[in-house]
Amino acid sequence: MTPQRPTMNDVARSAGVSLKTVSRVVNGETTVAPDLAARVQAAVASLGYRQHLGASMLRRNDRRTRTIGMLLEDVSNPFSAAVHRAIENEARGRGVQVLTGSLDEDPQRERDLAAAFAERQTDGLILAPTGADLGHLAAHTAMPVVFVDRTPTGTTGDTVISTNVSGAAGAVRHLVARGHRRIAFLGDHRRLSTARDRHLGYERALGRRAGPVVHDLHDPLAAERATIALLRGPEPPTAIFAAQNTITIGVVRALRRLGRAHSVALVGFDDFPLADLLDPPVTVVAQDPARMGGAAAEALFERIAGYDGPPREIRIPTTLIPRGSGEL
Amino acid sequence: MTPQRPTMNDVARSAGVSLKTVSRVVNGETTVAPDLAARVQAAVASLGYRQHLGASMLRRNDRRTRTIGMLLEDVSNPFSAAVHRAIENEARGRGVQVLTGSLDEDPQRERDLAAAFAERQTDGLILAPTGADLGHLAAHTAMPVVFVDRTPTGTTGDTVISTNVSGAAGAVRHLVARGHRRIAFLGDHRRLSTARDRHLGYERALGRRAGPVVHDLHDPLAAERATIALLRGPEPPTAIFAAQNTITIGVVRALRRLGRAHSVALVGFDDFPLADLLDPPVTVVAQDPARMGGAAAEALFERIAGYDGPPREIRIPTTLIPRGSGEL
DNA sequence: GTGAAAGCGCTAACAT
DNA sequence: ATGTTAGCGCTTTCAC
Repeated sequence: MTPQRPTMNDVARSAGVSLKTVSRVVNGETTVAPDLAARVQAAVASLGYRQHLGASMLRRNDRRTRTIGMLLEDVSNPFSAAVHRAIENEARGRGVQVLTGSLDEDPQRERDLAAAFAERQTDGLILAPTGADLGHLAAHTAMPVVFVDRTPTGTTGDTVISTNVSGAAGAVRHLVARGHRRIAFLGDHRRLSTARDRHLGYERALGRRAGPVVHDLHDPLAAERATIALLRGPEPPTAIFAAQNTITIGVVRALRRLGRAHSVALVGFDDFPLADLLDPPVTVVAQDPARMGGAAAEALFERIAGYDGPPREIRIPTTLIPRGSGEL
Repeated sequence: MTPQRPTMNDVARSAGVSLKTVSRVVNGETTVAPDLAARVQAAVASLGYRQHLGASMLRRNDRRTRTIGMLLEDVSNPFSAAVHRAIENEARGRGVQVLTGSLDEDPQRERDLAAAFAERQTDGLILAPTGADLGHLAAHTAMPVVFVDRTPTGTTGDTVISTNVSGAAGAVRHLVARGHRRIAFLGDHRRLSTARDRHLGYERALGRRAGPVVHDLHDPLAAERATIALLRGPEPPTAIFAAQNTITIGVVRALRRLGRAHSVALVGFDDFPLADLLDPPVTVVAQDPARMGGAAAEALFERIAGYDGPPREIRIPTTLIPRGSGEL
């Protein structure tokens, strides 16, 4: 015996008008006589009527749910969380809500969640791809997709990425200019375009003089172990370029443990909170996740509005922030 | 001339069966002859058919959208982000998606977003209240609400909170046990139940000997300024209890600037990433945001499933983590 | 300016 | 086991 939520019909009966008149008032059409409109408003207020957006969109011509989907690596990591917030900010002004999901680098979840969003008729999707083939997205023709942080595999679309190659090259050149010759690269899964691009920048900066390279690190612990192994190895590097923020943190922990924080230089890709309060403060190539999320959302809303040009690549510049660890 | 998304009718025609048979197959009912089912599956696959969840829920008896809403202070702050992730994890196993929003302490946004979610027929809502009156939630009778992090004003419901009073009291007693007698309290907006409760714990631990108290700080900068003012004041505290993580960070910055990081003790409420890598490492009363989010989601899904008991208060214990700054 | 009828894509209830 | 009819809450179309 729950009190049923009132429908337009209830409002119409209560106001003594036709259903259609209520619909007109609720949708702000101006072709309703003022007195009728007032009666309808009163009935809406007294019954606590709220439009049923699902039913409305079902019949409507534009078929918009005013909802978009967002799939990132992990909503709880600072980079993803900042992107998320920026997307929300763009959506807010448009009265659009955001469905979110974390992929944890799992292509299966990527497929399932994209499908779950499509079943819910989200107007569009912003996706940080896991690196797996995205051919399955073609099934959801009504849902434009914009990629963020990483370039897609097996499909195309507007893509918002950092200037990974030049940013990484700049970081490494910064170390070279400080006299370092043996500079290690610690990187994320090679499957990811970000890891590949940052490695490419590293190689461009060093050429044949490239130092030890460790790939496929993905959490601080793995990075910490890799760092320790490198520094205890036969030809220890004098500087380290960490291609991702979780890796940077692992390297910091390792240098601390070995008491080498002030003797081995470090530059990390992607800034992180409190990097300036560590000892030494950590030099980073900062990305601009807020701008990335904002640009991705803007591009998506253009697509939703019907823009039909060729796929665009939007490159967000990175900034080297020298704080100390890279200037030893 | 977009290729229209196929409907059940298209599938039925293509498979040579009735619409209802397709519905049965799609919904996994077992009362369909194997050969017909196979034909339907084939047609579904070849047309790329996907169920329209909105239309389905409109007609269905249970009227579930398999979507919940989540409104936190700011999805990009680490505490909210961890709660978010835990909620997502609970939802994931149930095939439920999560709509998210940031309130920025704005009661207007709280009202608007709750209404926007209700219009979208979310099955329930998890809310970290801004502190304003929540009487408006009564309008959305079909949407159960569970509160997280803060207790609600003007309404009741299941609430998941940290043991704020005892956690704060424990932190302050920890400082007292180290010999501190002049202990300052730096807190968030008094409107918030968390700020009030932590202040209460502080007072319980100190009684009449309570030190200087500063309320209504909300960002690191305000906390930094307040700390500097206190330490330059007539009777500077020997220890500081920071009642929130953004405040803690502001205090750390202030102590650094004044060169007092090793002479003024600090305990913060709520842990934060890299607290252990600062100098000195920051002693905190850690909350368990993951457990809070998980408990809130569990409670909500029980309500959605029809549980109708009285409002529950679920208290998640805090843990004092001595790292150095509180043991000077 | 207002309303009646049709129907969006789907499932419930009731046949057969 | 399969199909038919009605209708969820709403907007469209078209008549008045």
